[in-house]
Amino acid sequence: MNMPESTRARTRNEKAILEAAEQVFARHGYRGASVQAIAEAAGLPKSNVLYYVGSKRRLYVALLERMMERWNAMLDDIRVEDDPAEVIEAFIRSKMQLTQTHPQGSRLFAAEILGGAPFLQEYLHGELRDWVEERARVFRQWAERGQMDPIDPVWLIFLIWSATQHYADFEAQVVAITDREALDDSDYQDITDFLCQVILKGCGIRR
Amino acid sequence: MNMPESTRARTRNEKAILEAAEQVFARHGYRGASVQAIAEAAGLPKSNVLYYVGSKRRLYVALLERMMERWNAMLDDIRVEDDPAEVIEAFIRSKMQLTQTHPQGSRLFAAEILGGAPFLQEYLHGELRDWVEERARVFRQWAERGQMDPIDPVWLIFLIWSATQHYADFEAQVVAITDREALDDSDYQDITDFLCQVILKGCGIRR
DNA sequence: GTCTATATACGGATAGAC
DNA sequence: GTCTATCCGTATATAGAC
Repeated sequence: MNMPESTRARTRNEKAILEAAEQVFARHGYRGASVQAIAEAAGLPKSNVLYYVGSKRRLYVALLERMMERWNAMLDDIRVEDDPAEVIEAFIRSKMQLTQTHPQGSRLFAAEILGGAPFLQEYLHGELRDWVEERARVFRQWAERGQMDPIDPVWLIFLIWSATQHYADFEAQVVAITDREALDDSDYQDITDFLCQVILKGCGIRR
Repeated sequence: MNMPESTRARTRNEKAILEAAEQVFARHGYRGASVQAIAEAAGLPKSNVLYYVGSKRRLYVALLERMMERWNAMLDDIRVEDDPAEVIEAFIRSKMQLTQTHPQGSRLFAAEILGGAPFLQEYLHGELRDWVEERARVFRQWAERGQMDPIDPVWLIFLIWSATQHYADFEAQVVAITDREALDDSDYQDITDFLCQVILKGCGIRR
């Protein structure tokens, strides 16, 4: 609250730049995005943007990292003793919430993967792969105990990711086909309920 | 078989350009793709590419149209009298086959939608929307007859699209996490079987 | 901190030699 | 038909005035 004007200006500008950049990178990918377009979206001259962030590349990496942090904040540990229905429903709901609250970030991530994930190879092969393996192990144990059907846990995780991610990445298609201007809270509620119902039932998980 | 060398050269070059362009546009989006990069991937000088295709824009539109044709070739009509299990399983399988046989085209389409679908607004609001509505009507009738659960048919169609599309668009993530070099035929078989099983069961469709 | 001006490279597209 | 050379706009990035 008690800070010099210059500091507040810096904070405000940096925030505007990050938001603008996320939008432009999401829309056009790393190469297709121009610093000029980001600057215009942020309401600043191009040189100021570069002054604040150093380079286009650094800005892009910072945005990816911010998105990975949001992602990680969502990922709780699970144990074999947990209830499958509760865990998987919570998984679907939190993933869907990430899609709803950060659609630009979701699209930024999608564009990065679509381009072959040049900046995320390490993350995908490391942290994320470990996280998937860990979950998969628990899912298999649940299947052995007869708490769910014996399906491949990795395909299930991809199913949940893709089905939720879709409403950010393909938003333009979704709104065109459903003839809406945008999806609202109640749409997201409906979709989330639909996905929980179909996926739990489809995997033979009783709730 | 009996054509002048120049004609054969033209055919060969045009094919090389289309393939190269699909790859580059898929990876970097419309703005991020450069004619230079396409030319290099096709093994031709930049000017020759522009000589053949006229402009970057025309090339991009031609590729989108080719992809829409592939898509349309896949879409049969359905009737209320048809068997839900057969129809939806065939739907999942043909969509998955499109993903497998034309991953670059799928990614090109994804990049276009991710960027707000500037070139596909008409198609999405027209043809495609009508196609979805038509299917949705039949699905609702099946639900009324008790042949499937009373779910929202549009969310079901999006579920099938997203779950299949994922293996083209997020291929880089899939191969990183599953520690493969690429998905092979038997992987695609497994995934398709998995999706048919979970989605049919999840929607209460008996087979 | 903020802007203008500029350096240097690369973008799409075309003219013209062969 | 095919390539080289070139036009002109825009790209990222920086230098320097204020």
